[in-house]
Amino acid sequence: MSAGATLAARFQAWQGQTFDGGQCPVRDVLDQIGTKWSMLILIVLADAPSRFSALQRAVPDISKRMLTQTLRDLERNGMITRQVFPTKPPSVEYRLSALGESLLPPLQALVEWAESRHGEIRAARVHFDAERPA
Amino acid sequence: MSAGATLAARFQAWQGQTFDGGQCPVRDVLDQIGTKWSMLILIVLADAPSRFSALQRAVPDISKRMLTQTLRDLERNGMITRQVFPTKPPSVEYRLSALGESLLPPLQALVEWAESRHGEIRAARVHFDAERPA
DNA sequence: CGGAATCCAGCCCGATACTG
DNA sequence: CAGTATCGGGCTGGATTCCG
Repeated sequence: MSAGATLAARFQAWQGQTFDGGQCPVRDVLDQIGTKWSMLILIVLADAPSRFSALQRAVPDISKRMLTQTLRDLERNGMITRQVFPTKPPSVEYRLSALGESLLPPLQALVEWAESRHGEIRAARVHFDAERPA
Repeated sequence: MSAGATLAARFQAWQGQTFDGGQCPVRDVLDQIGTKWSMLILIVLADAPSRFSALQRAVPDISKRMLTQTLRDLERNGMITRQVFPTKPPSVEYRLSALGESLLPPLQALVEWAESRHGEIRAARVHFDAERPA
């Protein structure tokens, strides 16, 4: 209950300052987390620094286009670093920054919640859909 | 380091079972969290059960359409409950379910991370954009 | 008051092809 | 190997209108 009040208070404090979503940390970070691939890439990089092609293999159903775009975005937000090795052919290694690593504990808490509650969520969906014919 | 390995292992375990994103808890929950308004609504409801119009006031820049849709989705996933009072005119109250409340601690961890690191993220963006002219 | 229905613009993102 | 460029479909989500 007090945790809830704290959450709402923090959110509304930022609302009072501005309605611009870009200025509210909660919205800003949630938007980042919400993109289809960013947290998955982060999870893979949490295991080990990886090259572009290794990331493609770790997340098989991502296109090259989206992998590039997601990596650029994570780099722009300071979550990962990009190092180019001028070999032939060139290789590029991505790794978590200190900022990126600092996100891991809260992210892991979320992953654990997702795993432990996923069954309940799926059951709730079946129940809901059963009540509503169309 | 071990936390990272755990994350990747969990993600990849689900990948081994199926590439269908709908079956992977991490993707499933992340998709839900990623929607534009769902976590904001949850945060407001964490403060107190609220009626439809109260939620509109709490999140000023949400359209009625998206508020309805987001509430339905949260209800379908078992995160909130919906109670209709047959007054005139009708009133409807939304409140967190036990499942919804169980998400608050991990969510709050994320909110705290967002607030404490938001300055760094914004600084990283400015730096990145400065290096890349167009 | 609390929606449902419709219309439609914009973007997300996948597929494909090309490059240093 | 590690991208970039371009095209296009589909879904997201805002605006508007109508309803019990």
